[in-house]
Amino acid sequence: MPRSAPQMPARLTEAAFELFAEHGFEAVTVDDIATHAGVTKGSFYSHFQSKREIILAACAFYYGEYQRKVQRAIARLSDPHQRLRRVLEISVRSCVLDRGNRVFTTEVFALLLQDDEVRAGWSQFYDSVRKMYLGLLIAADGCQVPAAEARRAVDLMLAAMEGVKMRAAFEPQIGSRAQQATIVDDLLRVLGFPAGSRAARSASSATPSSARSRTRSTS
Amino acid sequence: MPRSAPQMPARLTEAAFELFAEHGFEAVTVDDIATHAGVTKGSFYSHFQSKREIILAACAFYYGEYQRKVQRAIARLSDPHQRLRRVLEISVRSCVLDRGNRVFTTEVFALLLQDDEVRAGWSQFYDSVRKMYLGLLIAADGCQVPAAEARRAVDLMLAAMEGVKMRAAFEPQIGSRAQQATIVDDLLRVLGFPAGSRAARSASSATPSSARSRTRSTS
DNA sequence: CAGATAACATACCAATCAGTACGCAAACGG
DNA sequence: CCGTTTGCGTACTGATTGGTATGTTATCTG
Repeated sequence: MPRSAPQMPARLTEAAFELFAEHGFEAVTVDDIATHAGVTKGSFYSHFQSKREIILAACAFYYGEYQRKVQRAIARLSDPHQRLRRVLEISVRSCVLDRGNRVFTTEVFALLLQDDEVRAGWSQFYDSVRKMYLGLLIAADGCQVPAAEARRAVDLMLAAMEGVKMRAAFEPQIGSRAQQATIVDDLLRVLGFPAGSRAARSASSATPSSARSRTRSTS
Repeated sequence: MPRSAPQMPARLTEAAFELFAEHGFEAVTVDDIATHAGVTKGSFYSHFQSKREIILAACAFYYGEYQRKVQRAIARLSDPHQRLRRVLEISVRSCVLDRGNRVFTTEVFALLLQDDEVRAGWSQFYDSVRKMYLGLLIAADGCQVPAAEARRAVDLMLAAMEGVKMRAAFEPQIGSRAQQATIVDDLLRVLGFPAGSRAARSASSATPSSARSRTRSTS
């Protein structure tokens, strides 16, 4: 049925993402992708010029999915603390608990060491995530802390989240759903919210500011 | 020159590690490894049975090198705070600043998602690193904190270190030598040493205990 | 010195896989 | 209704590469 396949690129991209998230880039052939999408290799090459091109498309798909998930999760929340915690929960669930996403991003990391375009794409995605968290943190924080320090805290928290994801790959038990809250608490602590703080508990919606009490005490 | 090559496996392993650390596992062929070690593929297969086998050998080589570096660095230090900080410095330099090690471990991460033996090896290595940090932390800490909490802090710190390494792959500037001290400070903060604390500064050798002051204040 | 043995090289095989050439058939334009 | 366009399938090629089969040479043993 010619003259009618505007959804074909998207279908191939999604099929590719699913396979990549299961087996990695190298282990998946163009034939596999085409078959998984219900077509053949010849058709594949009438929509994408190379395997590399659909890898880039799969990356863009992943970035979009993450941002869509986050936006939907906080669309109806107005309390800044709730919003921050909710985004952390979503991110942990998506990055740490979901094996497919773990495999996919790990493959992206390996690839971006060799491919400038992949690196640039990830860097841009990471920038947008950082900006988002920075906004959430400043909103939840009541602007108590200089922007430079907030940014450093966000960077450290994002690093910790990446690291937790890595660990989940070889210690699956930390990816259990029971651990999710613990991980979120840890990340909030890295962001400057002390462990005992109720500031960002999803239940409360009050406690407008002074939620954080960064420790500067020395020995 | 037969009957005389007990160093050949080690030479091949080191050659393989160097190439893997530059180009990744898939991009390096057995021919490349053999050539880099000054022999041919036929010789390679008289020392290793498969490409996978030398990848495992290269992993073991990496683990050994890291532990050797750490041991040498703290052999002459007796102050617990100095020891902890020194190990962090060495780890950051080795993991974050060294591109080769970054590439290699990233490849290992990608591979351990598909290979149980690689996963088991890395898991064991990671365990030994965690135990080491736990010992260093408890020593530097004067046993102020329950072991479970110390372990959680170590896990979070190690996660943050992994994440910083990942970021260094696509934001090379954070891997600059100038940033090294900042990263170490951040990691110490995650471990529970407040930012202003001089407890673990490499200069001082006093301040035996009460270096940490975990915040439990709430909003 | 002779035979065994182990390190190493040469040449090859077989499988995999990205990418291509080409043909067919269905929808569109005129 | 006819020709063009376009999506898609079939069949192929060419290059790569892990692994092997088969020497060849030098050292060791007796």
